[in-house]
Amino acid sequence: MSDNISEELKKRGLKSTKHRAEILDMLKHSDQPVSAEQLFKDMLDRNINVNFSTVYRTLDTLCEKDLVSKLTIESEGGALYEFNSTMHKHHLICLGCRKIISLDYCPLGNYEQTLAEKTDYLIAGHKLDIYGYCPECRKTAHEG
Amino acid sequence: MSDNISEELKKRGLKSTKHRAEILDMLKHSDQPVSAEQLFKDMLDRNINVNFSTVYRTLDTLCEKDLVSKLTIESEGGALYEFNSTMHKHHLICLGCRKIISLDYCPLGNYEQTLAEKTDYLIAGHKLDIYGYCPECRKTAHEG
DNA sequence: TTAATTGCAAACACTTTGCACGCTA
DNA sequence: TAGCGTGCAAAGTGTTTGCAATTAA
Repeated sequence: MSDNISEELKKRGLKSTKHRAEILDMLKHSDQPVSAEQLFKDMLDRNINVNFSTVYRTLDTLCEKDLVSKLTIESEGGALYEFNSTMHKHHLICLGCRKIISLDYCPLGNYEQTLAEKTDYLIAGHKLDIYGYCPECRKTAHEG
Repeated sequence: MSDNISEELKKRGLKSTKHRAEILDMLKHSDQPVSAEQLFKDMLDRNINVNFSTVYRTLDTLCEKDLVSKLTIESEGGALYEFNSTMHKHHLICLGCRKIISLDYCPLGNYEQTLAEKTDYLIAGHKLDIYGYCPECRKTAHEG
């Protein structure tokens, strides 16, 4: 655990502990956002004895340090977390199997600016989730 | 309560009760999405004695019948509900005062179609929330 | 050493459910 | 009057917190 994960943590003034490193590592290598529960279970599977509150606290801390971002997907049970690559992301969510794919392209163009001018709001950012059925699920997506 | 609200309910095979009509009415006339708690309090204020579980059950029912839609705004405590005008909506959320404005214009253009072709997903829809500070809040928005 | 991190258990906020009673159609 | 709608109380989730014990720096 003396790799760059550990460095990432220290760079932000956080102690590098097994739990933190593990959680950050898991998020970094996950191809889709993960729930606190999933992380908790995965750690148990790897024989890392951890408490649920530690998972939540760690996630909060990582979010504060902008290493991770928290997201709320419509009609998901709870929050999901993903490694925070600095570029902003959108999500493509399969309504069948709940798989989530991160999208890098943003179709908003300069809409934020237009909106800012029109509303006199100071725009901070946005969140775009696209819902649908993945190739495997669309075959059986006729009921919903 | 024998107005069109009542009709709306019956049209969907729902009995028109005081609670349902009131909740639907409140949502219809609210300029922004409302929480279950807010609805509950507002009803008490109007001397309509109602139970929390009725509010939730009613909202569920109205959602099922597509009269209302449920939304989850990033970092809000719980779910919000809004009258479901058939046209799809986006939201502009003030990070200062939490005010939410519904936007009708959609900047996605034909991005959904492009994405569908690229990913072979069957796209069902999307959700776009834009975050910022309203004119009143932007003056004091320097800390975050 | 010592301040940050963790485990544990208990509290929380929001939402859902079972059952008996009440009311609409 | 038949069956949907509601109140009530209790249970369920997902998440947070206080405090004592532990551990990284």
